[in-house]
Amino acid sequence: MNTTQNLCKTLLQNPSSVKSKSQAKQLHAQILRTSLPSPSLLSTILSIYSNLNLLHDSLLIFNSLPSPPTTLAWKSIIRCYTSHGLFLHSLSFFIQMLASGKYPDHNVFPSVLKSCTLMKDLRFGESVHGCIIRLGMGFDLYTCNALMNMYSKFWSLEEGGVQRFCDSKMLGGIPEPREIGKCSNSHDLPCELDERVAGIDQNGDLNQMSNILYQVNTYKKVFDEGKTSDVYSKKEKESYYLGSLRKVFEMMPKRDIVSWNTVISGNAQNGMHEDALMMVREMGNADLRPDSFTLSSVLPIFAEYVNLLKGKEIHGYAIRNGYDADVFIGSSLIDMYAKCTRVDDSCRVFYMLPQHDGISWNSIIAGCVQNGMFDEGLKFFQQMLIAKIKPNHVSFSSIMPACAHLTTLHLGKQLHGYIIRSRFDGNVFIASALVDMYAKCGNIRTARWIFDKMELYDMVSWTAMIMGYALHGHAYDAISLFKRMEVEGVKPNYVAFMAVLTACSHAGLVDEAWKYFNSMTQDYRIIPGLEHYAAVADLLGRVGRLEEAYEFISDMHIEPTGSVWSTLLAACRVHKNIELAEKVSKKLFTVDPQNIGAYVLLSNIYSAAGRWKDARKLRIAMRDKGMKKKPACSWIEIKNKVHAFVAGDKSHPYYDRINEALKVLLEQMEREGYVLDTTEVLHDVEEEQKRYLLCSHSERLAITFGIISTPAGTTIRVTKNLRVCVDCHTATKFISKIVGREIVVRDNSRFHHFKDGKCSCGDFW
DNA sequence: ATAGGGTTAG
Repeated sequence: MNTTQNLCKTLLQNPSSVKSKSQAKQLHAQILRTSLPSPSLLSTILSIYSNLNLLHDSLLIFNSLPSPPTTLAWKSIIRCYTSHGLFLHSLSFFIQMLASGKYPDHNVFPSVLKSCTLMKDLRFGESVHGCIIRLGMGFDLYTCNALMNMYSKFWSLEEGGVQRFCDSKMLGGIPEPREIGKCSNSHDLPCELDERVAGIDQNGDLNQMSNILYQVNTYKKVFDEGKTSDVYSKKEKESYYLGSLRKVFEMMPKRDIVSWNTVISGNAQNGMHEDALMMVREMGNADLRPDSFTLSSVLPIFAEYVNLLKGKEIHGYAIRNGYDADVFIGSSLIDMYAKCTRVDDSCRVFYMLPQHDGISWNSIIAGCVQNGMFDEGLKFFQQMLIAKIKPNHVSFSSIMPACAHLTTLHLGKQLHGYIIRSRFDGNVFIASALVDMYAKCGNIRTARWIFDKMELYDMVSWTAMIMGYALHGHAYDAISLFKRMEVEGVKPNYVAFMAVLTACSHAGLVDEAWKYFNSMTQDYRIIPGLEHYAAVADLLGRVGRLEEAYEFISDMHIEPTGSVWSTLLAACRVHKNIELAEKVSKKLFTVDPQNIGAYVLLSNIYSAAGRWKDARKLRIAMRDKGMKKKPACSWIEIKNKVHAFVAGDKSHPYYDRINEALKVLLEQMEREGYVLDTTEVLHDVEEEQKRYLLCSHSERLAITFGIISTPAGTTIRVTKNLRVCVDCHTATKFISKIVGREIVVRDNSRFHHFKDGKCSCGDFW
């Protein structure tokens, strides 16, 4: 007897005191040296390896054990598989353990239930629950906590989807529904199980095993009469899972903080916010104080309700209890402040955190982007890469809208490359964001190409594509996609109707627009919002039904904003209706007296009609109010460089060449039949001067620059910041015909495709 | 055994 042996003995009596891999190896070696270890001694070593999460070492021992393995050996290997994410193996070993005649005890169920939960295998999980009840483990604290976790996760699963792992490509094939209750009253495991399981390969079809276990453990009859869970409605599912969760919770003889946190987070994540908050209070009555887990379950509720006051209260509580350095709490706080539009506070919380993980980076990036701070979002994304945190699918879907809004196609393409290399291109969120980005950057064909390659569509991906077509004036493509979406059983929402109505308005489809507007309110019971009204009003204005548009806006059930009246005012300009324009402006100035655009528009309308006095009066009024119009500007991106032009701009280094080319172009255009429409010129000047003003429009400068600096045949993409200008529109059609190229002009988020002398919008701007 | 982040918006 020496000290080493004594040490070994103490360690073996208290296996959890072995804290490192090297210590465990030493102990193992020592035992092998002194004697031929017994199976139980080896099992103890195995449990030590398994506690340290050493799967490989655990398996080496397990495979060397004489058969049958001990309960401890089974338990250890099952736990180790689960914590390595090898759920199929874990469950397979659990079945084999039952088959070998060993009874599972209370500390094997948490691992098994975790595997069922993460594999989303509802049926297996419920069978295990049956097994637990039968073995009298229904009162074990840890087991019950794991059960509640399982039900809360199943409850959160997407609608239409109690998704079984065997539905996935991994195993293929959906099992036939089996009969329930073959060996109902037996308290013994049926002996034929042994033989049946023996034939199953370890890596094999758990589906088959699942069915065996399912038939064996039928104490808990879940759903009635062979109806599988997949056909249950959301409501039924909710009441069922909530019921199971609460039943387990209520039956527990003793509840700890984990039990409370599990039931609180389950309710919180499934929209039962009031219940969740009530339970936090109840928890206090049970003498348990909310911990960091409780807080990060509750914070998202206040983020969703945009309740800054309550959110701050929680922040205070977190600081007082020393939880403010916790990354979980930090991410929730960043998100909460961002949802309350307090991005500055989000940043403060972010910088206060001692370290950042992927999720806290994602939270701050999403916080910036969702609040329109795109450059800041991109900056954080860059810093994340510098910090060597690998962006995941959430990072990409958060950052992509920044590229879409900034129309930085080159950045979007770079990210797309990164996405493909990281194998995230199959993700619905990312694919939808990509569709949107390409559409907003003017590449509608690439957007469609990505859309067609998607394997699965949700409402957002349909909407992104429909909106893309709407913005590009491809109304019939938009409408046919909308119909396809409805046929495929996807229910359009508020945004989807915005998209289809925008498409109608862009192409002047009045009847279709009414059809969808009525379908929205009547079939889908969606209350029309400002955007829907704006789209319809805009449409009526575009096609010249101005009075009707005026009535429509006046009859809205919500107060029309300045922007709704503005669209009508713009239409009044196009259709040259001065009386109505004055009436509309009056309304506009009352709701939005600071609207510079309204003054400019009305003044332009007066100018176009030759009422220079009225126009001047308005300009003077603007000047007196200190309002200054920003000069309209157009820009074109060539070789990743942005070239901007304002009307009459001579500062571009190639100005002379541009001017030269423009002159030649104009001559050709006039030979083709183009006539300058000088009535649209807004200044009281000579005809020749008008001509000059029109031809030096920023848009024409930008297009001409595109023609001289890109190879023949390339599409020219220009972004302009002008209000609708009839002459520009006509001119661009001529230019497209002469140079034989497609010209894409983006104006106020709307794209016009000019080709062969025609425009995609059919002149319903 | 329990917790945090994501796509569409004239």
